[in-house]
Amino acid sequence: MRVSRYFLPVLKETPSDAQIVSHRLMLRAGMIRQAAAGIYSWMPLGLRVLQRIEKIVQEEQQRAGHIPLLMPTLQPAALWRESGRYDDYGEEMLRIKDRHGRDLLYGPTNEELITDIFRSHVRSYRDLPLTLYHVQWKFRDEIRPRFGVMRGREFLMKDGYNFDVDRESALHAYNRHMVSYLRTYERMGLKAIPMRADTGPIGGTHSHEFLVLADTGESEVFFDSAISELNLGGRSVDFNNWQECAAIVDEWTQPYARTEETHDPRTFELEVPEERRRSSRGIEVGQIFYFGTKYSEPMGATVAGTDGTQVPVHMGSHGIGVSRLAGAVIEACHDDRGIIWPEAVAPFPVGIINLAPKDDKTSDICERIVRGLESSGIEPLLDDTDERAGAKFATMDLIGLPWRITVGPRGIADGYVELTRRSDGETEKLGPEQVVEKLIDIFRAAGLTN
RNA sequence: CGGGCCAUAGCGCAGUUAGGUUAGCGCGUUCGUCUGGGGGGCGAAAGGUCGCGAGUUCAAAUCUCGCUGGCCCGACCA
Repeated sequence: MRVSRYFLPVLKETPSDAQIVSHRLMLRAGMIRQAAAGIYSWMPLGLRVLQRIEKIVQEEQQRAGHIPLLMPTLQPAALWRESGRYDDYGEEMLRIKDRHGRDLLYGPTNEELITDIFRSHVRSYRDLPLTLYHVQWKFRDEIRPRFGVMRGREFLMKDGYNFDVDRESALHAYNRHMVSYLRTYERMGLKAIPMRADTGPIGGTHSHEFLVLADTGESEVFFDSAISELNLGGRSVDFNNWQECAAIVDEWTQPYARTEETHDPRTFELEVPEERRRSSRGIEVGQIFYFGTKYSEPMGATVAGTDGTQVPVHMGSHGIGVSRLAGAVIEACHDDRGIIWPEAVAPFPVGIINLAPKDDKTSDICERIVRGLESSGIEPLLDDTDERAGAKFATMDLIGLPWRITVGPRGIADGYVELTRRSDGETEKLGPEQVVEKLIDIFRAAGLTN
């Protein structure tokens, strides 16, 4: 993509409405534009990030054996009356009437719809286990939306629902989700810690929230520093293996890690040596629940068990805040010049700065680099505009692409271009062919190209 | 939902306390020119129903009332 033909409305000054760093940077980098309080348009650069995050979420869900579908944003009130939540949910639910006066609502979540789908099509324990999920826009009419996409009213969320024949298999589904969530966040370049959490209005007996540590997080969290050392690395996981999933869950839930709602200072001091006790702010980027038969019983979601009698299914639900993650990544990865995207979610993997677009030789080298990268499936963003060099550098730093290639007459005269890593500014001089080869190697090693 | 505050050019702001000719400034935009490796210099230009509606007044961006939208703190929340 060429900057001259792209739509990248960056701002030099910080809009006064934005308070936290991710909101400021998303506005300045031209990723989002507010349409109303807590409601945003996703501009081209922001959409690319959102889509890359969603793609990782989708791939990891499917790797764990979960089945995608797509439920609507508008839902009939009747189903919510059936579960009793139409009245319970309160003002946060956006209620709408259609032209016939029928009550609709803009879905804040989908337990009722999914349970309705399940009960009308699944009859036997033989159809289980089943986990259905979708990635869909939700609306919660927050009293006070803030922090940009981190706490918007409209937000994109992956929500999934597991149906199992009994408690044990539903708990395996719980474990399976925890492992797949750990993989999901790790692939995005994030450290997200599962913390024992309150089950809140969704109810149930088990729940963990996943928190990304960041100063601007909305919750206070307490944890054993040992948990931040853990990572899955490239470990391959058999998601059908109950013991294997349970072992990983044990590993990650043994160290103390709780949000303020469930935090118990005495246990904390008893279990965790003083030098490993940590407290921090955290951004919640996902939550998993096991709630048994809470919805299946009142809504009649039953299957025929092995002995032929009808039993209510055991369920759980699981969510990942896809749009919120775009903000959370920035909170975790930025400096005073702008965003520093992890390679896995960057809107473009590489930015190329042409310092002399009017110089044929320089432009020619840029074109060759672009073609070289594109032939390996790497799409760079080429700044071919007539801006000042300083402005181009500043914009490139702001939008935070992981790698920058600087092409100018000065270097070309000596046969090199410069490759700079955004995260630490490390720069090396390479020939135009070498820079392409080197990047291809890097992205291949990271599994981001073929 | 309690408390506080804001709305003037695309963005950031001044002007409102004490009403008074043609509403300014910086950045951005357009044109010209010099420049050309970290948001450059010079010169010119375009761009405003001062959020909307009533009212007070000889006169309203400025005072009063109502409305709409937005922000911050708290409670709440993926």
